[in-house]
Amino acid sequence: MSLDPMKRPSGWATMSDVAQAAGVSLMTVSRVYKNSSAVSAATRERVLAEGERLGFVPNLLAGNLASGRSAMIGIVVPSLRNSNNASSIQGMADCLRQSAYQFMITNVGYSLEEEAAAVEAFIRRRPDGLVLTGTRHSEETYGLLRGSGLPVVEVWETEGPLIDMAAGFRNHDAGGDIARHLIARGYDRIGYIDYPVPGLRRYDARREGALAALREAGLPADLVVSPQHAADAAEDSASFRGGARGLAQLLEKGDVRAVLCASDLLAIGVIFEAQRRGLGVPDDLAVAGFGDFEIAAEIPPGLTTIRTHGYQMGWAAADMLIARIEGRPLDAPVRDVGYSLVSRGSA
Amino acid sequence: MSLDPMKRPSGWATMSDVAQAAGVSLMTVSRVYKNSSAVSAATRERVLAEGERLGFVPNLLAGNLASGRSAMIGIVVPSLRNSNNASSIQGMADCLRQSAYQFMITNVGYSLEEEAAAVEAFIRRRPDGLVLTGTRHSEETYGLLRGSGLPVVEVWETEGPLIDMAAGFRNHDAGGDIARHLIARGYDRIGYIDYPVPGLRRYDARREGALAALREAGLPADLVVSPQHAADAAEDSASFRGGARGLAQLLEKGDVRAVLCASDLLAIGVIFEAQRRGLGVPDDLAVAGFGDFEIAAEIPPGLTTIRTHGYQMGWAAADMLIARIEGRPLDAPVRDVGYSLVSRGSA
DNA sequence: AACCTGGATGTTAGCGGTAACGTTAGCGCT
DNA sequence: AGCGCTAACGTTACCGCTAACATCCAGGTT
Repeated sequence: MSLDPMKRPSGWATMSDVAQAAGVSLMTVSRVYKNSSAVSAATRERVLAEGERLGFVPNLLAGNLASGRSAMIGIVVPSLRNSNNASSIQGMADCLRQSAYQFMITNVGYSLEEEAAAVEAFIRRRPDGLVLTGTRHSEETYGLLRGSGLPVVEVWETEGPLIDMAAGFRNHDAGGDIARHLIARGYDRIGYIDYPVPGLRRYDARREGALAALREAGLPADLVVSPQHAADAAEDSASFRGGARGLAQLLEKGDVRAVLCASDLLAIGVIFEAQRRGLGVPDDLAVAGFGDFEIAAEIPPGLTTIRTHGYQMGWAAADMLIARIEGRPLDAPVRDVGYSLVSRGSA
Repeated sequence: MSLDPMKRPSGWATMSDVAQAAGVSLMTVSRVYKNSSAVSAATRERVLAEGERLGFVPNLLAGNLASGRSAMIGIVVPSLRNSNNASSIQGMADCLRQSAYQFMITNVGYSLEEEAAAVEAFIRRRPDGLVLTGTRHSEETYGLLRGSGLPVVEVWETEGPLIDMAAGFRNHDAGGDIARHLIARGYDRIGYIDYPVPGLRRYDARREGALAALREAGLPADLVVSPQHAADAAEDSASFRGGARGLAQLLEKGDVRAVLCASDLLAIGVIFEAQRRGLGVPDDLAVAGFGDFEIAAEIPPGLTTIRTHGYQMGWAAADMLIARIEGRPLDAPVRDVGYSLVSRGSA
């Protein structure tokens, strides 16, 4: 055994070094750093002191390899730019930190192929669990997850077949509620500006919920636009600019007195475009969003919207994941964190 | 050697399993999955086929332990909610992906203690490099980094003593430029709404640059407020609401014709508050921001601001880190990605 | 005195890969 | 034929840690 830590390939002090310096066995050092209780206070002190002196930092790669647990989870999100899921990531981060887990995060746009690649890349590092966004995945992803047997939580949707667990809310109901809110206020010609990325269940559900409510009230349900623009990445259309374009498209389609948007960003864009066109909100045009981003409360006259509980959702997702990892029983594999309608000046 | 993969503790097929199935040695399988060239095409095919059949996914924990390299880097950011550094994260992510690196990310608020804890947590996983935000760190952090000998890039600031490398821009110059822009437009009583988190070099530099320009022009440089609010987390004050509060404070301080803000979020908040107070922008009040977030271009009448090149900065940071990790020579340890003044309707 | 107990510590055998070096066979060259 | 050379593969010795089991010893029981 090499006695000189400087001669080690890694350059790091190892548990052996600490053990030797403290005059105890390797295993005792391991116990100290794992906070295992079966070490006397005196020994623990001595080991920690020597560890500190040698600048010892435990190597989790080795520990994980030996123990088969990594205390790490992987998170797959569409985008890191989106402040929408930033809250949910924050919720996960806070919950995970509390339980001494770390996480890796990868953004995959809205591509199922990239998602599959990300999942495989994660699995190579043998995480203890995974969080995926949405409930639509490629066959390859399903195969990898099946093969891994890893705990998985899907977030933001509870619609669709689930892999394992999910945290989210009923997008269909939320879409219906916000539509009924406008209907109750007496608006009749109500348009809908959709999220410009096709095939996402949560946005489909929002739209269908809203349109169903319109139909039920005997109102036209065909004033729907999706402000996609060839020049932009799909994601860039899900934004202020997209909302502005959406309003323009809607006004071309015919007379519109109110606009429902699949996202607050779109709704804010609509308000800006209305300002530019000299339309008063809500007098000439009522606007409602989805998400209750910070700006919704701040922009005059206040944006009526659906508040999603992203932070709580993230926390719930992490909590379920940890419970499953640590073998604790789960009350239910799906956690509905709900939503709430926030009525402000815009509608 | 256990021949039954199902009996393995991990449940995963290993290289040995693949080697046995393909009738080659362990080392050949390793070479195939590392894309090492010294394997014949026929053998490679056979190994990959067997690997696929067995659902083999290489265990990087083991590989990293043996090789001493992890192909992973750690990123420390103040907040994940801030879309400001979301761009820079995206830049890093894209650059890292290209070079087959993964990253872990941790948010630490503006606490130097949490930062130190995050750095240690990263080091336990033996990353190949680290990215830190800002150039102010605790002694503990410095000690850990010195001991690790890891490549480190600091981002968003180039002011202050550097650990190793940095990517950012001259905040002092940018602050001066935006102030001079307002001065050139004839505004005299110019207020400054600061970032409500004390002790961050980049915001100090922005403010000092701006105030220096005001003094140089013989204008009052004491109309400075920091919209901190006891009820909020510091971070929550760095936002629309903070901007609204800042304008209120500024107007109490005296007559103000123009407002410089340390962040676009604050500036947008100022515009909203001006709207609520019936003040026209820019006729009654000119406003300038910092960051050029998407909303700056969309909000009427357009926000004059400093565009920071977050994405390029993130890319540059990752690029430098990888160069250092892979032993390629670096042209310079500090990369200045610059900034640009964007003049719109608000000032 | 012999026995049991249980907390504190040590020993052994891996976890699943990779680096470094060793071996083999086929080929061209003198 | 004998030699060296190289591509293609195999062997061995770890990387730094933990699970599982073994050991030791003080103190209480019977």
